[in-house]
Amino acid sequence: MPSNRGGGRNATRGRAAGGSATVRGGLPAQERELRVQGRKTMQRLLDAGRSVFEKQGFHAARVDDIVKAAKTSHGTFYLYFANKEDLFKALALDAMAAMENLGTQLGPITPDDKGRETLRDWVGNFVDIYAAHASVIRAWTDREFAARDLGRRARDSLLELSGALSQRIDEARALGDQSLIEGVACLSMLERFNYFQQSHQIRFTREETIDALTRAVFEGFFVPDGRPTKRR
Amino acid sequence: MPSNRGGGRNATRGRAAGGSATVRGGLPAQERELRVQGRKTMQRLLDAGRSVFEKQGFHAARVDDIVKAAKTSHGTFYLYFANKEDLFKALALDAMAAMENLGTQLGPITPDDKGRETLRDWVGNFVDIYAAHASVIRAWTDREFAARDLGRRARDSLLELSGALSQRIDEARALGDQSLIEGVACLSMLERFNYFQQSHQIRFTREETIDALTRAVFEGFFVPDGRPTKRR
Amino acid sequence: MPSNRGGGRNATRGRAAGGSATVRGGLPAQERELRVQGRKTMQRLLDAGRSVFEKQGFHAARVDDIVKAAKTSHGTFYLYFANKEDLFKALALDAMAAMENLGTQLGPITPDDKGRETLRDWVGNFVDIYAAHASVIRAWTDREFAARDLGRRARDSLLELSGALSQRIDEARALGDQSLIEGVACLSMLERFNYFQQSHQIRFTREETIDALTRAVFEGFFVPDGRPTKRR
Amino acid sequence: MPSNRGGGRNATRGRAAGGSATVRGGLPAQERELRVQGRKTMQRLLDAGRSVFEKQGFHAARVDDIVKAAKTSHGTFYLYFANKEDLFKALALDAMAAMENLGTQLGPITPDDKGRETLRDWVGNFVDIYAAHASVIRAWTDREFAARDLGRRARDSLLELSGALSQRIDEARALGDQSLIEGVACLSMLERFNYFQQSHQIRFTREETIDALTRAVFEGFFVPDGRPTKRR
DNA sequence: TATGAATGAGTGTTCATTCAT
DNA sequence: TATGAATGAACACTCATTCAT
Repeated sequence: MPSNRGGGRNATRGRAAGGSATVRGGLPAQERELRVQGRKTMQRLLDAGRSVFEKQGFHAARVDDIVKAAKTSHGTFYLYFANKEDLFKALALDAMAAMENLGTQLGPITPDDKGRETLRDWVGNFVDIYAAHASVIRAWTDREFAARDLGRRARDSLLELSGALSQRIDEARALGDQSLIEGVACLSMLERFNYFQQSHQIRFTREETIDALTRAVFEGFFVPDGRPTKRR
Repeated sequence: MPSNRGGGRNATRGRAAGGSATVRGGLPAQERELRVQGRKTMQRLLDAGRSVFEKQGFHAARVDDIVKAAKTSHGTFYLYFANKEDLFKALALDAMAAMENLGTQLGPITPDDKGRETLRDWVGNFVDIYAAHASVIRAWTDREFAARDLGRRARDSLLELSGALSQRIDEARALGDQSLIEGVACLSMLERFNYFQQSHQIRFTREETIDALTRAVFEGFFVPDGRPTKRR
Repeated sequence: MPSNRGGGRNATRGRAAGGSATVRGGLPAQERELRVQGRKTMQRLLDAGRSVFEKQGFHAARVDDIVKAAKTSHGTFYLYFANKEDLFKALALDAMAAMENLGTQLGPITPDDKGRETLRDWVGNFVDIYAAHASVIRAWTDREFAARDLGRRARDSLLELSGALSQRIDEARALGDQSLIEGVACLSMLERFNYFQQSHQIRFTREETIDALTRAVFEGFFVPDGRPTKRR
Repeated sequence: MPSNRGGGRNATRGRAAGGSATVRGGLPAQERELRVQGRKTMQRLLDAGRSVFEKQGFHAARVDDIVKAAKTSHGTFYLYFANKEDLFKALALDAMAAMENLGTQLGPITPDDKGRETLRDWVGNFVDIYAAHASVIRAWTDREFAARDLGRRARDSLLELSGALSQRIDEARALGDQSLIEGVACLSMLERFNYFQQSHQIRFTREETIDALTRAVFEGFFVPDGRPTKRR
């Protein structure tokens, strides 16, 4: 029923399409062509969810907390989402889409200053995207989700991103299959560094972060071993 | 692997003493100078805990599961540990000690084949230690623990390890303060790569893993920019 | 089948007026002299209710289900009925009226073939009426309703019907007071057999049903003990 | 694991054997070889359940009510039963067993005084059994249960009983297939009459009830049409 | 007259922890 | 030292009913 009108909240629509099985008829706002007010409320809930998950993590987050943050009622929550995980999933799908998108944005990285610049810009994007979706990304690799469908999708998103890195690494250093593992290593560094940063276990500025990560990625993965970086 | 010798056990005792555990008299076996049988039971519980946390994560792990795995009873559990977190902490402190120990084991990494070999051995150690304590390490950076005492200690452990890396990086490339951020980046890669591996989101052999990580760490952090690795 | 003409509708009005419904002004369409459209909507709701109660029973029936079946909205429902029970009651009163009516239709049953024919026709009516109101009749003897006003009325309806039977039984066999209990026994058989049939726990044809019930009622209640049925 | 030691609560053991799937490990007291105390508590809960279901019906019965009646706690309830339905099922299986047993107890009913006596005794049993399990029997034909496994089993129990009646009816009157429908009609009368009695919609003494039912069943189903009962 | 949105009291269930033996 | 039993606070979720347009 929900027509696919352009733009807007892809994630949620996706979720709705996937159909989070609700036991009894009353599908929770699966794009029941919400009116203005409904859309506002849903957005409030999504925002509240993001912020509460951010502060407390998925487990510790109480539906009650989210509802209070969104200044709405318990009942309303379930009017828009099947359950806590459903809301999380909506946020997660957004994050995944962003992550996968990041993969397509990565152009070729040549082992020269130009490549370094290209990489730098991309790392900057990564940092920003990570910051925007931190709460969700932090949770989605959790043991908890591993088994579920969502966990699998999250893993796929990450692998897609690491695949993009692998390809560029292969272009730069012609490693063949080995580029796969390097792509994962590279992504690991990016992911966890940002995680530490976002969870305030370390505190560096955005610039410092981008500088350091760009350098480590560039020298560690895109410069052929034992050969100096070409300088134009 | 590391048996819960003095140190580990002490940790529990320490916390319990300082903590909120002793509310109602029956202090949970805080070094009541356990006899042979008692020691056996405790070990069974620790092993069971490790395996259950491994499989289900801290949250999803039920005391009931642990108790069943240890073939003992609920009551007995609380004879040895103040609560679920207390058992986790016992395991965590073991892991932290191992991590910190890893830091002291890291010798100077020269930007030549010898340094590469030294690093390779150390990375191998890291991989093994991580595998041995995977269940615990995976959990301890969780949002959940961040606030608590345990989380702070975990962070300190990690920072200590990254500090060791920073120092060696500084020795190799004389960066001053900047080596700090590089140490974190380096540790990030190591930690998360092993996490992905342990959580079976990726599957590479031990050798592949060590090769790839050694290379990335060596080229990315210990070889001065734009200069070739010295070959003896 | 019986359309909700005056009588039925009145019932709702009566209860609402006397009841607790009118708390906040917007009296649920209590004979606001419905216009054509309003009457249509109400009928749709009644039909939907019948069908949903039929399929799910009173308890399991959700207002939401009824509203969807009637292709209208929650708000509209409460424009016409004070609450779920109110709609049920409207249907129930119809059913009761039909039941009571059935009582008046029962003529004298002589212990001969003519009586048997008379009885047969009446049993046929009973079967049809029961089928028409099955959903409601099935629910109204429920524990749930016993206490409430509605339950008492339902009981009265049944007793009235069993009273009619008793009277005819007394005429046929001159039992005095004892005919009372026989009337109840007779009604019990009729009611429950039809219940089993309607709930698809047994499946006999209409003819089989009527034959069997007629025979059992006739021989069991209208033929004097130990004497053969008179044949004309 | 639970050995089948003799006697005792068959129903519950049966239920345990069937295994009411509990989501997470801790099977609710599925015959975990309960100790004396445990058995007492379980019995208290069963008794409480019976009485609460009796008073309020399955739906309206709150776990809280049961727990209070059993003078125990919420948590304890779930130590012994997976959920409300599980407790109900335990009671229901008891009732079904009793019902089916009743079927086997029905001897041949000859159309003479001896047969009448035999029948009378059996009807007395029926009345007593019904009284003992009234709360459960009343609920189990509900729409609610129809779909579920329990409902099917209940229907089977009833059909088995009606089958026993059919057989005896066939012996007495040689009807062939038609005896099937008569068995159902006969059971219908017995069931519903007792229901009305137990739900206090009618109030006759045990003797009156047995007399009336015996007579109606005997004359209605066991005496050949149009022929006088043989008198010894 | 109609409707989508909002509400929140009420209920079943889980599970860490404590108790009695 | 060990254990089965008991506890109850905490939480997710439902659904009849009311509100604002």
